[in-house]
Amino acid sequence: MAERSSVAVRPVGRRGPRPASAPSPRVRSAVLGAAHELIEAGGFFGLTVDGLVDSSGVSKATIYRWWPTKETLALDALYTEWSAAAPVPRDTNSLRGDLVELMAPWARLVTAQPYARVIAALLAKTRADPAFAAEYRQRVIEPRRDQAREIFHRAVERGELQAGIDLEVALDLIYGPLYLRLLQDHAPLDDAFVEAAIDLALTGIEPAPAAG
Amino acid sequence: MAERSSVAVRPVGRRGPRPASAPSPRVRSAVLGAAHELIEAGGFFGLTVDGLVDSSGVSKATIYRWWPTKETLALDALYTEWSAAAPVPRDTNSLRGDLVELMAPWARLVTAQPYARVIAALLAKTRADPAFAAEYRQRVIEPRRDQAREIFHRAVERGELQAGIDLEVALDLIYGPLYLRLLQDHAPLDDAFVEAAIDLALTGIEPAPAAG
Amino acid sequence: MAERSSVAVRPVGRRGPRPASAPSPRVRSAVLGAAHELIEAGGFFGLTVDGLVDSSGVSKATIYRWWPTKETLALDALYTEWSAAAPVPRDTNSLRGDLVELMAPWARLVTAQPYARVIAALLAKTRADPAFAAEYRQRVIEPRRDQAREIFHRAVERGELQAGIDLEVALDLIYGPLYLRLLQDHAPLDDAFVEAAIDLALTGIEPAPAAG
Amino acid sequence: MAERSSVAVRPVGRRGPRPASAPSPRVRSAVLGAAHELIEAGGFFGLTVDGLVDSSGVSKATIYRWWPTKETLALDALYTEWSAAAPVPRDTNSLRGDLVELMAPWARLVTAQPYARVIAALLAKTRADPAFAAEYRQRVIEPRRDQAREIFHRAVERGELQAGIDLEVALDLIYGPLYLRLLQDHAPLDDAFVEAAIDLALTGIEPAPAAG
DNA sequence: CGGTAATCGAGACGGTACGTCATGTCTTACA
DNA sequence: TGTAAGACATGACGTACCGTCTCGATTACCG
Repeated sequence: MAERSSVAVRPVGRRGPRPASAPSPRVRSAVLGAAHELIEAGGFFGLTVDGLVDSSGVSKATIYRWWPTKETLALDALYTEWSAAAPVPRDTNSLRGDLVELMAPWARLVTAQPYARVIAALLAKTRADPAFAAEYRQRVIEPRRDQAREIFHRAVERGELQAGIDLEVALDLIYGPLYLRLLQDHAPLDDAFVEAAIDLALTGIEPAPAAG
Repeated sequence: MAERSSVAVRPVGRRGPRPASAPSPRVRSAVLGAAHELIEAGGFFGLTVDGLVDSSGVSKATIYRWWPTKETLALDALYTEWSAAAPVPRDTNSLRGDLVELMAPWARLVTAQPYARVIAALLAKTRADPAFAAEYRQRVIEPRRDQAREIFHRAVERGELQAGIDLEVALDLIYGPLYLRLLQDHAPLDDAFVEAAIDLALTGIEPAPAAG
Repeated sequence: MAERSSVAVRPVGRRGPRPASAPSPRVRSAVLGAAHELIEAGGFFGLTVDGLVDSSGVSKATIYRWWPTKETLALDALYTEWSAAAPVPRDTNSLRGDLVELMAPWARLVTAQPYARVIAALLAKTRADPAFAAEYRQRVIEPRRDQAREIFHRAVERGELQAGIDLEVALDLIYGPLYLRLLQDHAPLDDAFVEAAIDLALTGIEPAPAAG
Repeated sequence: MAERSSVAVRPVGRRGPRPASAPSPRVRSAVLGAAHELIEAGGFFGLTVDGLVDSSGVSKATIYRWWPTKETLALDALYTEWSAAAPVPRDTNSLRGDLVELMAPWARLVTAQPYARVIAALLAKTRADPAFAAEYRQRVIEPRRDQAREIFHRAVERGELQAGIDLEVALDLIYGPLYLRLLQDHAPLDDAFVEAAIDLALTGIEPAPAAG
């Protein structure tokens, strides 16, 4: 259900030819597609509204009618891309397996293309614009955290995990290291790291002595 | 030792009237001070070169002579600020204690002022400009990681930790969650969280069964 | 007929929503008017684009959209001014009369305001920029020379002048002294001089002995 | 006798090692030579003070000590160049011959190098700076007019010319056309034109009927 | 089937900041 | 004391991108 990103829907009053509260599919796909290409070509920096006008054939006024800011648009492109590319994670019947199954494909997706730049730019925008931050949380952060929450719930049900754990901290312990490498790029974000980070998060840096 | 940001120092040999390869102290402190104020007032977005010119009394040409980009300047301001404000962490004789001692003051510093915005903006710049990324790693990331590396080394020496641990992953496990909250702001980055995250990272989400 | 300075007119055909390839009349008159005032106040030196922005209310981007350089703009202002102020010279039925009728008002116009500065600056620009030189010739020099050419043609038709004369040299002999005083300012460019110069050009410094 | 261009002389007080009210010959020739080269390479526009510093080895402070503005310096270079290159005109025992002898070499000199640009720029400066205008008149215009005045005087003495002629207008009639072509460049300033213009100025466009 | 109300393309425009460039002043140290 | 080195203020330049706006065309529903 594509609606005017981050802005309330329009009254559906039954008068006039068409209610119309979404960009035409043509416009939407032209803009998002062009945005995607521009981002791939030049990172988030390569995405300019004027450039979008040229390469999408859609006019500036139309773009601004549906996407209030460039970031909202990029967010939409990012979201669309992820939805299309991310496979539904399998249930591996183990916490570790489920987490790897969730994180590894995401890491591959996100490092294969200049999405680190986009995410970094969106986070920056987030810090300067609370309204956008809310939208970002709602459309990007929370859906992703929900996926991990679901996995943890299954682990509890399975008896693999105690119920008393602080779920939010656990989520941060899983996502944190991955995002850190994505954003700081001080070391590679590859499958090996994903597994190593998950393993270490599960067992702990300083595991309790295995007995007595 | 202030030198032209991101450029090697010059030999201090007594040749020529003045060594002069650094901004005059007057300029440096005026610019960095004004930058700091502007950032406090309006976040990274509030920092504009034109604004700096007005509020620092230093001319644009001079600013650009010493700081190639706004981000380099912000980095310099950030670094200066941290150096001045961060206390030297005490040695508490325990890994957990040392980590808390290191992280909690940083978290307080970084949340007390709009540094999240600055860091987010610098990270974004980092993704678009490899030269700046290198400088950022060298001046911000590595010094901070070194502090934690030192702590882990002490823990190994103390026998608290096995030597075989993958240090880099462990560092990410500590820093990751904190940066995630700083940047995504999905939940508070307070002392309680700092301690909880460190504890969970040390013991693990799914600790090995305490016996057999 | 205002068109984008130095660029060909567009067909006036009724195609597309708006012809629009010229500054809006509002912009054009605001900019040219402000330019005129700034020049009057401070000569060509007093004309700055930033100043224009302030005093015309038109944005810099818009100014640069229509006038590629400050000189082009000044040229436009000059041309507009001349077109508005210069009376159509009367036909006095004599070569001398026609020339005086053409030159004297121009001399008055050009000395009454700081146009000497503007012309000098435009000439200087002309020497450094061939493209601008071409435009200057086409819009300023040739139209003015055409006026005198017309006068000479009439004199030939009238039988006052032999047909064999080298017209271009004659034009230079008329315009040269006036421009020289305008630019060098070594002596006044007043009506008396205009008449004296024209008279001397017509009769010659060293007239042929009046007989035998 | 090179003195601080356009600025009062310094007291000649007999104290200190050297009175010094002129640049050292080394400085003078280095600066003027470099200026000449820069002008040849890039016209007046190519002459920048910073460039001069680089290519002359003379420091900026020293340059400004002796030449208050860039134009003064260019004027000095121009003057020096002319003095060195211009031959002393021969006395041909006829007004026409003398004038051609004076003007043709000058025209050749001035068209062979980008001096038109320099002169145009200096004239422009002249219109904006009265002090410089005075210096320009004194050092460039009047010396050149004096040469022609002398020629006219000889013609009067020789009986070739009536004494009653308005000398200043006559001078403008000779110089005007040449400068016009030099500055406007609407047609070549070559030997043929020099002679044609002088001839026409002498005999007149509309000569009195040769008899009766 | 014609009117009405929407989307849409085109692109001018104001605004803000950027980064560059050149001038001319000044300070410091050397010879 | 003349000079080299060079930092610095000043101020204009020209560019880039953003987001707003107006205009006319096209389109599609609805009565």
